[in-house]
Amino acid sequence: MTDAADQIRPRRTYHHGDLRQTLLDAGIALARGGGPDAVVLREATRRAGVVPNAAYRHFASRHALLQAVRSAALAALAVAMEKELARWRDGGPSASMRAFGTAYLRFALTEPGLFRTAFSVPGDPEAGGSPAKAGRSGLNPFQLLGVALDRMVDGGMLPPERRPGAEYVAWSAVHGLAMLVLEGPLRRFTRVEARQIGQRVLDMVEKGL
Amino acid sequence: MTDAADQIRPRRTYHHGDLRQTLLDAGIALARGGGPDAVVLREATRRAGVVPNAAYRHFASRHALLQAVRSAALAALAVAMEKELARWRDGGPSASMRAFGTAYLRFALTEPGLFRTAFSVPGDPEAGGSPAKAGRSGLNPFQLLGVALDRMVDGGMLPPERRPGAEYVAWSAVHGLAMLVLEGPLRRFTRVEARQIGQRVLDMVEKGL
DNA sequence: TGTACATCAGTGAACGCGCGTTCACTGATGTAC
DNA sequence: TGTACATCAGTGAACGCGCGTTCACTGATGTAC
Repeated sequence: MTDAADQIRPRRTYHHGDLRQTLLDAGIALARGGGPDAVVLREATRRAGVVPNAAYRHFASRHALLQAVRSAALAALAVAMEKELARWRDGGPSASMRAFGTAYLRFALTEPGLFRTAFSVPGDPEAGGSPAKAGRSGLNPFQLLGVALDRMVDGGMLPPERRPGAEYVAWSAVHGLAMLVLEGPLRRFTRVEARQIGQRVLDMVEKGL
Repeated sequence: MTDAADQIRPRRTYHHGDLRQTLLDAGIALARGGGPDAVVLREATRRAGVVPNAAYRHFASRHALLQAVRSAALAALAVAMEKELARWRDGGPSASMRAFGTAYLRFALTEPGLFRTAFSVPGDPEAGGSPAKAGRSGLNPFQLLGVALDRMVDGGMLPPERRPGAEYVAWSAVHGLAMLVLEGPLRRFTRVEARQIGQRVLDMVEKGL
């Protein structure tokens, strides 16, 4: 995320150079630490070594900053999923779906703040919108799941007539586990336990879809 | 929710009578409207017609009030589930599980604020804890799901060796859909669409568990 | 039945805090001639 | 190559807001004798 030193030591120049990106990075760091509520405009400017209102040259409001952070979080999730998908490329017909689930759960567990920010209230990750939401392939997480399910159909693991809307069903299972582990009744589970349940959830999706 | 008028017109008496309950009711109303963040101590006292610090006679802190509201929300969910379970009592072996899912999703859709509050960060709905978390049967939502799954085993729909931990798997699917519809990418779905996907999710759980 | 007094459940006033946002400004930069 | 000037990207100071919480208080209630 560019030059971290920018965020600490005082600048020599009057102009910052790339304040927008620096604020965004600071916002991402805040979200990483404490979820969407932690994305506080004044704190971001503080970390950027700049006066609070300077942010308004680059973001119309705190909300605009939060939305930008949200896009970045979504993109990070997409990237994580692409990586996992690439790794499982030569697996069986359900490999892609499992890769999706695995990457999704891992992201939720390792980046809880970003995960919660990505799915916090406003905005619409499914809608194309800004390209920043996508990974390298240009696909957002929802579209990547679609690709995975298409492969299951091709492999004969999913009857074509049940393909439409299957994203929502599969996503529900994986997302639910992530939420329950992050801030629900399964919060006290260890990583290992969470991953075991994750595998069972993916079994269920594979069989029950 | 006792006497709503208490919360509006000025009292005649110096002592309130049942301020604790009134504050709790106000907190529940706030949570209903805006989720956990909306449970604001000062606003609760305002609605109770009482000075802000009066709350400290009954709750140690804002957090304590929020926890009490959370317990109430969880209890409301448990009650909703018990009702639905009773209605499906004479159904097939998977009826209880479907009743659980149906009640859960309906509660999430009709009481989004309470639902989000029930599952907001701190505390542990699974642990027995305060009896207020349970419905009339004395069981909390997690235990009610356990009962439903036991019936599936009895009915031969779920192999006994897969029974342990099945709560987590089934819960994940239902909870995930609720979250995606409430504040995730499925937010724009209509109630009808959400319910249809809900049925598909329950199909998946039934077949895939 | 009446009085003294401890306890309880409110009031009144104030605190410090951090937030988002607005205003008028000034230093730095880039462009036209 | 040098100068005038518009534009851009920051500064400085302040705003009002609502929050949770603390303090010393007082009115109302219940209990002992």
